Amino acid sequence: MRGAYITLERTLRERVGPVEVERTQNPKFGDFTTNAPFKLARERRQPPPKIAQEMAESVEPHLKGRFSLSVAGGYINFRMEDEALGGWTDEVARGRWESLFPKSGVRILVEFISANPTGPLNVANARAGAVGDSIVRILKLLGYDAESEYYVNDAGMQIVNLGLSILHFIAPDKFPMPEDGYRGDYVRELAREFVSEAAPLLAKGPTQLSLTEAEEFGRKVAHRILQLQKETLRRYGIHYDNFVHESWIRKSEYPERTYAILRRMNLLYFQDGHGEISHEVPPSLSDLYDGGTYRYPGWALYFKSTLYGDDKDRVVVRSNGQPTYFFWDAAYHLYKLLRGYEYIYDIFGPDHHGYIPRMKAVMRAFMEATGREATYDVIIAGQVNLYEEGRRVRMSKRAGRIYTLDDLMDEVGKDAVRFFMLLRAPQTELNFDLTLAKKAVKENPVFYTQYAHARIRSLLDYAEANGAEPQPMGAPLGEERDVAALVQYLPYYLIKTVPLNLREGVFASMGLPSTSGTTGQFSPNLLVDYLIELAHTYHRFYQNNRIVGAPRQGQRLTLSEAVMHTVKLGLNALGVEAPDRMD
RNA sequence: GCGCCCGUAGCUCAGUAGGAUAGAGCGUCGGUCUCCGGAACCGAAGGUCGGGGGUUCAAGUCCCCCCGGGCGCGCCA
Repeated sequence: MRGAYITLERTLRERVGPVEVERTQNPKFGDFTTNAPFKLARERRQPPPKIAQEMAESVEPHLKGRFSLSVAGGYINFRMEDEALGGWTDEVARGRWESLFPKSGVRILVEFISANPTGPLNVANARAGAVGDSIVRILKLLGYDAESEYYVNDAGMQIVNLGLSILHFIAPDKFPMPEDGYRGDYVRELAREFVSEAAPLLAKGPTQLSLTEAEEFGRKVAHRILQLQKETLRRYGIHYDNFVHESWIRKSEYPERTYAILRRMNLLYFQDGHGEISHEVPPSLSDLYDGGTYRYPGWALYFKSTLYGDDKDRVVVRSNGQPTYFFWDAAYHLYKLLRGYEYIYDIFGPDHHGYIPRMKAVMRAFMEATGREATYDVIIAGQVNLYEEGRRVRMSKRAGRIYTLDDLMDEVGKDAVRFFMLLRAPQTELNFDLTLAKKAVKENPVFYTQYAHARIRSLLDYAEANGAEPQPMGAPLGEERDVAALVQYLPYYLIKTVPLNLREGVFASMGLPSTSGTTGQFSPNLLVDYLIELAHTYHRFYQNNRIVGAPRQGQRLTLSEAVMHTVKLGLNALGVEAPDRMD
């Protein structure tokens, strides 16, 4: 059972080709509409009304009994026939949204949050997490084989610093706090857990301690912090398919392969502090070193990312021989590419958009070199501002006032956090009203939407206790039609949530022609808006119409059930629960 | 200075390959309960879509310039 929208899309694509169908803005134009005749007018050298007329005639016989058509200027408007609408509603009421879209087998990887394992997850991570996880959930509903991934930066100087910070708190006199140390309360608390493990290092003292030893110790601490982060993630309702550790990437074959690819494509060169350039780059990464020492001190190794659209070339190995974060990240992305995904998405925080061009550059280089094609794109999760009692909650790391994701969930609950984080388009700035999120009133859209579900659950119990049973819908009457029609928009909004190329993929997986759209953004906020509207329409219907005891009680129970399933499916796609009661 | 995001009702925001009279929620004002959850519902007022040019049969949407706000511009991660 695929519902009205899919039926319509499918028929139009089969009969007249790939045209775009939209929900009408005004109900007087029917339920769905297309402006395809306008778009074809130039190419066909015919007036839009004429094209509309022809299209309508060719498609009408195939929609008989399900949609009535009307041509208005260059538009074709479609109205769901009431009997068909009733039939679709019956299906939904039986929970038949399950098989919405066929499995396409197309593999998609979405990486998100990937917070440094040096502290608790924060509010920005909460946004990226809500966006990333709901995108994965929605892609799965659309039939894609989507995976979520978390990259753990458990290597490098920050991990050394983490280890040294812990040592400092255990033995403040012996170990000074490093320059870029971690001072939060959580570090102080963690230090207590590591007292015995730190003993051998403490005995050595700061001067005898090697960088490697400090990093190894820091990694143990990082993995402990990761455990705590995973705890938070579970509470937040996010399940990851994969965790990939930077420490593993560093030891893997991918750094050498990255180097080899970039070198083979002539994308590497040395530059010293005076701007001298040398293109004599040794054949392998390990050739840069002799034992443990760098053979080109004073010379940094650059990647010609400008050849792929970046605004400057990027250092991959510093003049002291240390590869940069970017280099390891490139190696990690090579690993992603070689795993064979057709779409690879990264979700970055708002402070990382300057990083996008170089990632896209290196990915393009990889694709050229390996012949593997994938769509790589970055989604920015915008900044979050917290407000309480109308005032901005200032977060300052220095003052120790960091608002963690756990704090947020303690404050307003997991469902409210997730819902509010998805209220706006991913890349935009978001104002999070803590006071509102806590309220159990209609002004709070989470409660409002969940309440629709709980209200129906309660109604169905009442109906059962009073011997009222659902009946086939038939043709919906009066306000019933508004509700039934809105239920049918679910697939439309699910598809609207993903970029155009992925929408096309959904149609392609149904064997339908593609328009090869390539632009567009992920917009789970559209699904959020839809659910609020559906809840609103149902609340109105419920308010104005008696259900149990009314002449059409059986039909109205069916309609209510259909709404219940739809709200639940939608909320779950956002990672939000659909509770049976609101107490 | 350069780059990215943003500017739409008093507030927070939709408007996604340009398309029908620019929508919603909150707030404000005024209403609704003999009844299944009032944690709800209905109605009204409220707009030069930051400003100016341009492209188009058609611009909130595309292009150029300007104004305002946020973020980013390391051999940090």
